[in-house]
Amino acid sequence: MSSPPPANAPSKGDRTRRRLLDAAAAEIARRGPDGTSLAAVARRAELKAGSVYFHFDSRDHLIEAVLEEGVRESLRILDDAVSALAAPSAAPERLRAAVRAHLRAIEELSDYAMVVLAPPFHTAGDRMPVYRDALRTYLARWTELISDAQDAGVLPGGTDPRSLRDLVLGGLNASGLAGRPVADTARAMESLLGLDDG
Amino acid sequence: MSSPPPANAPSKGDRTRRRLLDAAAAEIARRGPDGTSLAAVARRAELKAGSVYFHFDSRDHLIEAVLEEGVRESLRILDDAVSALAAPSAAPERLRAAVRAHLRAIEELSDYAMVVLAPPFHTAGDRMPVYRDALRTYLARWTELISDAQDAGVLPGGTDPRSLRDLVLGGLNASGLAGRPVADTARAMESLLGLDDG
Amino acid sequence: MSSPPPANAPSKGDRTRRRLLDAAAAEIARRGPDGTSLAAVARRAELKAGSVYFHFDSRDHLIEAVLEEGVRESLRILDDAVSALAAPSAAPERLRAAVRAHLRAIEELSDYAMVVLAPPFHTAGDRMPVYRDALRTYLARWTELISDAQDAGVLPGGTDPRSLRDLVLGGLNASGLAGRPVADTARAMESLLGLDDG
Amino acid sequence: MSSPPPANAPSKGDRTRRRLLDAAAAEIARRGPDGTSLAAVARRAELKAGSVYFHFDSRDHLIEAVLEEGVRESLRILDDAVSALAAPSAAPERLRAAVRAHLRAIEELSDYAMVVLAPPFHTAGDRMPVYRDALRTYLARWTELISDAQDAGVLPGGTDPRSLRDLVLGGLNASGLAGRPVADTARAMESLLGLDDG
DNA sequence: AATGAATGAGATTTCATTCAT
DNA sequence: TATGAATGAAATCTCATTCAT
Repeated sequence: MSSPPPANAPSKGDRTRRRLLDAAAAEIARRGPDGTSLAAVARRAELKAGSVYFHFDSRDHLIEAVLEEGVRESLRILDDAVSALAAPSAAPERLRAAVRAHLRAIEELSDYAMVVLAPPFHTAGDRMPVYRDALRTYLARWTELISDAQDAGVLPGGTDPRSLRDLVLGGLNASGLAGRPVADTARAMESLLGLDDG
Repeated sequence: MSSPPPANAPSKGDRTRRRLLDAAAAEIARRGPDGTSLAAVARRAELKAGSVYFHFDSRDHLIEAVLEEGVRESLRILDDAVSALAAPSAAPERLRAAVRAHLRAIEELSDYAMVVLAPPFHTAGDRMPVYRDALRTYLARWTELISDAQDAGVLPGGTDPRSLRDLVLGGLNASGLAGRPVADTARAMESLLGLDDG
Repeated sequence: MSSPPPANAPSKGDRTRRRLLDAAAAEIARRGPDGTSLAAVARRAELKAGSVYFHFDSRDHLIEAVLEEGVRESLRILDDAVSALAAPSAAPERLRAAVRAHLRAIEELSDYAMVVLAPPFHTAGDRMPVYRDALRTYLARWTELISDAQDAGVLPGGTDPRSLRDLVLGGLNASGLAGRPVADTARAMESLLGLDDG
Repeated sequence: MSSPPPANAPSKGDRTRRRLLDAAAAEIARRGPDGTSLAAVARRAELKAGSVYFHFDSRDHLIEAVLEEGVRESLRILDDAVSALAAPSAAPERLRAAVRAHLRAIEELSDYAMVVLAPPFHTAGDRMPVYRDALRTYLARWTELISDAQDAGVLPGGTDPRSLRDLVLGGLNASGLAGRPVADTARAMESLLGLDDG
């Protein structure tokens, strides 16, 4: 009757799962992980609350999946950007690429992006090891970039690179998530970091 | 029986109210406004949940009181610091004082401080006009400081001062709330802002 | 492709049905009729819950089938044992054969056996007429055996035979289902009933 | 306004708790532990389901409390009966007192009594340590009584006393819970145990 | 000023059942 | 024959709130 689906096409289940993740990301972006109810997610995904359990073990697993995907995708964007540079590239160049990649991630991932904010006040991470590990990886990558820039003399050397990293990422997140124009934010941050002259 | 309380001493009710605010601040800092339950706050304040209603109209009023107090105190610390400068003081000097005041607020207010993070994703602000207004005032003060520094040529001029403000406050918040040493954070931020040479 | 199945061989459907009955019996034995969920039965039978409906009309029908099969098989074992006696046989002899048959049923039927316990508290029977009728038949057979033994003077005469029957069956069930060695239980019961001297 | 309550009067909470235990006992007696829903218990106790949680931590805790109380009361009745005998009393005398006490417990405790049935199929005991321990105590008391009777030559000696105990208790439970007249059941059991000539 | 007790609304979760494939 | 996907009803549990004491 109906033509066969093309190979590799996402199954119905895959599509529903995606709808659920998107819906959850939207809710989390608006109400935070703790304020996100399954009912609201299900409604947004046009599903009954009980049906969610066919795709995820629990509300917490669904939320963790969203958070983890947010960081994982951010990491992918970051790594792609840095490795796209003509090797070998200097530390400042890599740092500038990273800044732009992070802002691009916030822009492209929209609802999924807020996770990288990692605000210390939702203890979510405690109960969500997969997310926590992904976040650690992402932060470690940044620490390295910052550290290299310090060694290259672009950033002040006497400071714990993690302090600098939090300063940079915290700033980008706040500005990006507040909806400031990305170009504006990027230019300002690059200026503060002394990267403007490319 | 008991000796009369000294004039101006906080009444028992005042003291309970304070305990509740502190308990709520601690819970909010750990679980976020949406994850904070009355029962948890009451337990921490060594009270029964029902008793909270003798002191606050509702859970939301209690939470709003905490958030508002956090911003109000931060504003007080900021204003005190800036007006303590020998007038007339230059824009960079004022900005440096503000940076240090903000970090001091995070340090002193501890649990109350996280509110200034104002992460865009808890819609808390929407339902809490008193808090929202206080936050606006605080942000406006910072916008002015940034704008003045731009006019003085210390900060890049072509950028929306609010983007810069979010960059700075977001960075300070992330670093401060992550528990980085304040001196470290202050030095790093001042270096980025080109304020180190006093 | 595949060689034709031998006549009378159970079809694939028959085998699945059997797996389901066994799985349900095991669950019922462990959790009781009310605590038995379709999902658990299906899992044990290595099937998906929905597939059960190809073999049974509903969860209740499946459970009733298990209960009914348990009593029906017990009845068969009882009748076989009694009719295997050299006719005409005396009442005590028949009673002893019945005791041993009942214990053998508990042993052989394992998970299916618990049904004869007929504990008054699972109202299961109410909604399961087929099971209820089978159970009545089984109990009636026992009442007759007891009554005959009373007439023969082996058991006290002034008592309602159903009281004695419950005493005997209840005892055998408790001991048998608790996993006491059948020989032990049989000897003890026969001793109490004054049947030892064969 | 209202006269003060007499000292030692049960508080409102005590009375509600009692109502809940009674309601749960009634439900358990009819549907078994696994078939007993909180909603049904609450309805029977004329309470809203949520209110149950003011008195018990969970459905399981409520059910365990009922089971435990059933065994504890049975034990009390048993111990009272045995220790009321003129000391020193012979083993058969004590056994007869125990039989009657057990039947009296079934009668008096009505809904609470079914617990001593300990049918192996509600794994309840596994998750309910308090109940399990109480049950063990009760069974141990009976094992001792049986063992003494064996030593005194009233009961067959070659058998594990626990087999005999299960035979006796299982029989009494089945008959008692089936609603047979207690006098009938008692007389029949005593006759089987050779205790009639007391 | 605070507690004990209860409610009602809603949250998460479970589960028997259906149906297209 | 069996699975994947979904539903709707009910179950357990949480929680803000109320009110008598």
